[in-house]
Amino acid sequence: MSGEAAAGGGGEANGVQPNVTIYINNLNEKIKLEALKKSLNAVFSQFGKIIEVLAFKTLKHKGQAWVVFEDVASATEALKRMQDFPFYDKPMKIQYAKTKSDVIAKADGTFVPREKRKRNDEKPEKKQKREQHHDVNQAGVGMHAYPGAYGAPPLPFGAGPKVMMPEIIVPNNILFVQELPHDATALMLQMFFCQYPGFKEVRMIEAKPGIAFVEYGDEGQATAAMNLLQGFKIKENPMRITYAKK
DNA sequence: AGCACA
Repeated sequence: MSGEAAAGGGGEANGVQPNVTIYINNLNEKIKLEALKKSLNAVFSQFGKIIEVLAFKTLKHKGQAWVVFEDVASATEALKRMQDFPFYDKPMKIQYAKTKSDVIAKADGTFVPREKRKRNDEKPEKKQKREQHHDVNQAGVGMHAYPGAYGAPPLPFGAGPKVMMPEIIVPNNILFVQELPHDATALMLQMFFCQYPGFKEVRMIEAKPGIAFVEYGDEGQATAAMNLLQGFKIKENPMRITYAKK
């Protein structure tokens, strides 16, 4: 057999070496920097410890960000799994960063202040003709990037010895959030959920700590937010998000 | 499109 593994989009296909830092572009430029960085954190922290997220608003750097992981394995996983992931309605394009992040160089002892930094003598290898393979979708874009994202929520077991009819939860504009810290407030949750388009409100129930309902304008918006925040840790454990029952 | 370190 041909031993060629499909060298997926980004990374080595572009002649860029694996790096603890990933470079992301095609980001939605309308999103405020702070929200953008927070969302990137939310979405990428599942792959490992994040040291830093950088993004800038200058013309030259709009729509781009760098996420610095603690190790290359996390970066690689993130690159592969989140390639083309619809983030604020645009598929993220992810590559390894071309150079070492300052925060890493500083830890390394190899940091050289910017103006004194001299270019590497090693000229990069001549660029190979780039063939455009289109094998995206290692993770199934926007669909099942998160295992369990669409998992059935626990059944309400008040139901007696009836026939076991698994509740079918139909996608809709209201999310059901579970496993929140018991002292989480609606305001706190709002900080996360309001970052995504179509956000309307967070509702919590006094008598039932640890859960919340979050409403969006439509199902697509709710789905986007769910995918982006699925498993995000507000304090300790990852929250679980499903659609609310109608 | 665009690889920086405010």
